[in-house]
Order: sequence, then structure tokens, then C-alpha cells
Amino acid sequence: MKKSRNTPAKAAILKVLSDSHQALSHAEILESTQQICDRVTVYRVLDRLLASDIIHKTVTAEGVVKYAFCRHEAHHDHNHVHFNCTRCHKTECLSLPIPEFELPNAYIVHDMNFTLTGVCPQCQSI
Amino acid sequence: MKKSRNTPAKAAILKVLSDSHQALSHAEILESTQQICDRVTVYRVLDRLLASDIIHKTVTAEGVVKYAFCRHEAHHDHNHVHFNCTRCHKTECLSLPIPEFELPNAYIVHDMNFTLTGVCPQCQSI
DNA sequence: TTTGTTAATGCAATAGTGTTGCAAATATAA
DNA sequence: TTATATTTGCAACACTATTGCATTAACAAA
Repeated sequence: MKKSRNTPAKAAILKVLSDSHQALSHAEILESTQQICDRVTVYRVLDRLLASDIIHKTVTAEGVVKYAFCRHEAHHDHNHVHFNCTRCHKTECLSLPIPEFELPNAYIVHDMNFTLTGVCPQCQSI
Repeated sequence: MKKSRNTPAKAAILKVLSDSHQALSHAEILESTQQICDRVTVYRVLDRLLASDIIHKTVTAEGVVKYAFCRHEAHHDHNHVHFNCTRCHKTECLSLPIPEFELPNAYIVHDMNFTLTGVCPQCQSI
């Protein structure tokens, strides 16, 4: 793998993600970084960060791709459940790990995506 | 809910989905029905079928939305795991139900999407 | 500090995905 | 057969993502 350089764009995008407690879409990240770099650069930096396992990717039930900083609190991987609220449209990483299951025979699994959709606690009280 | 009519487009799209053992994207469905109807109609018919719970929706890790006929073999819902192959890009419904987990407190869940990504048995033998 | 190499960037162009408005067509109940 | 409300096609639009290419900048080595 070729060496990834530290650039202002990369630093800014990483800061936006690590400051956020939600997974953010490309559009949301761009909103916070458009003074600093182009939208194409955001896509490319996100790809680099994904490749280095510094961030991870999740998808809502509607197909919206979101990115989140890897916090590695407990373990070393991204195998936790995500929650997407249909009211505020925020996506957060739950501390709930993906439950155990019987791996279907003959399938090779590289990645797991488990996303719940519904109403988050904040939006229920409104 | 307003009454859904039986039209040639609806019948054709439903046939494509029920003949397939994979979940299909809008583009794939259109490929089989473009003699019959417009691409916008495909989107609208899919929305109607989803609303009537005749089909269900799943999303790959890349954000590609796919639709599958509900077979209701064992139970009455769509709570099974999907598998997406990174080689042939096919998405299939596994007979594996979504495993039990401890629902996080104060969250209301309307929908669950659990998708595995990897290599399917067919693509391993090639 | 200077220089050379190569990664990273901006910009323009392009492709793909999904939605909306509106007039015309058609499924269905009366 | 008729009335009416749903469905459709078409055109237009908005949003998301990718690619090529010339230029800029990071950083390792001298």
C-alpha cells in the first residue's frame, strides 16, 4: 500500500469525524470542510481513511453512505450495530456489538453491516 | 391506504422479482421490463409493492438498494440476513434469521438491516 | 536547506441514481 | 357504459459518485 500523506484536507476531515458522535455523510462532511477542500477531495480522503482502517463506513436503509471515526473503545473492529433515526436522520454507533450467529456454510464473510432504523431517544421526547 | 391497482407494469415487475432468487436493483429490474414500462414507473411500482409488504428492501455495504420478493417460508417478516457477493455482486436472502440481541434502551426500532459482504459459494469455486 | 519523486488536489466533465409535475391513459367500481 | 381516482410516460431536475489531467504540495534523501 502506498504511503498516505498528512494534508490539511485529511486533518480537517478527520477532525470533523472525530469531533462527531454520529456517522456523517459525504454531504455533511463537506459542509464543514468546504473552505478547505473540494468535494472530490473529500471522497478521496475518505477512501484513504477507510483503507487505513481509521474510519469505517455504514449505510442507512435508504442507501445513504455514512462514515464514522473508529473509537476502538472495547475491541479492535467495526463490528457494532448502527442506529439510524428516521426523524433527525442521524446515524450513531451503538455500543452494542453485532450478535453472534451461525455462519452459513460455504460463505466467506469479509464485512458485516447491521443497521437498525427507527426513532432515537432524543426524537421521542420532542 | 389507497387501493393499489393491478397493472401490466406491476405484474411484470412482480414476476421478475418472484422468478429471481436474488434481490435485484432498480437497474436490474428495469433491464427485464423496459419493453413494458418506463424507469420512473419501476420506481413507483416498487414503492407500492414495498408499502403493501409484498416485497422488501435491502442495501449493500456500498449503498446499492435492492428489492426482493417476500417468500414467507417460515415466518411472516423480512427479518433475515442478506448476503452480498463482492465478485458477482449478487445479493441473496439467506434462510438465516437475524439473531436475537438486547434492544438498546429507549430506542424504537422499526426496521432491521443485516447484510453480510464477502464471497458466495459459487464464486469461490471459479 | 534544497531537490526529486510521487501522492494529493482542484476543476471540469461525465455517469448513475432517484424525485417531481403534469397531462394523458387506464383500472375498477358503480 | 360511465365516472373517478390511480397509474403512467415524459421531460426536467437534484443529488451522488467517479474519472482524467494538469498543477500543487508532502516528505524523504541528499
